[in-house]
Amino acid sequence: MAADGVEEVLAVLEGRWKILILFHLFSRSVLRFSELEKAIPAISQKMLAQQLRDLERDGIVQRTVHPQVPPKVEYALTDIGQKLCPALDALLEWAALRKSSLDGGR
Amino acid sequence: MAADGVEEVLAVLEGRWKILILFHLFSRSVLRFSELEKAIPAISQKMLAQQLRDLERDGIVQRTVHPQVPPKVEYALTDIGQKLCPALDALLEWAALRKSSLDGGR
DNA sequence: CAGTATCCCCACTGATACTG
DNA sequence: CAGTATCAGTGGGGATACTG
Repeated sequence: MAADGVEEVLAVLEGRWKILILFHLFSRSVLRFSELEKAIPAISQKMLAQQLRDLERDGIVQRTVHPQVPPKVEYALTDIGQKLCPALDALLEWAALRKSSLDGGR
Repeated sequence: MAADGVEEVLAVLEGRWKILILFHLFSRSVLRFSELEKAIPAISQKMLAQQLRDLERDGIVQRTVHPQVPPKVEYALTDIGQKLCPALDALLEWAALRKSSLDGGR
């Protein structure tokens, strides 16, 4: 059954911030740690670092360290990460659909 | 920004079991409470009931009580719930893609 | 059959402080 | 700048028992 696939996706995308992080990487393509912090004000450094590590471990984001002082680290989607975009888009489309049906229905 | 949409989706689909439940309703169309229990052995009654209430409250699943003894309650996707299917499919496709790229890559 | 009601735990998350 | 270390709290979720 395809339920295995569901579990896979769930395991990889679970976590309060991952989809939000992916969304920002999706629309801006390359972001530094501090830029992600600014983009998602509610997230703590610890959580940002942790979720980025998870996403990196799962092969969804690419972490690039530029050997400089001060340090510069950039995050971008990997190839397979890019391919998540259509699915995230479908989710957003559905959200829009739902919102309009909610408004139209009253 | 479309980030609002992300938050919406997150709020509605959050919870360890919702997407799994939706997947089963998606493939079987109508299921009784006990059928969902069998389909998702790892879920507890409490969680199943709770997540179904959430999904019902958010207008994604339709709960139908048949006045009988013993009780019979059926769950199905609403109209807007049905429209989530393409997005879930995209997620599953991505999972398959990812799995094959993982296998092929070694 | 289809749920509630209770109790309880620990994993996720946050806040703060520190560092290469 | 880009993290790690440490401590502490909360509530999401599990186990069990009970009910219309």
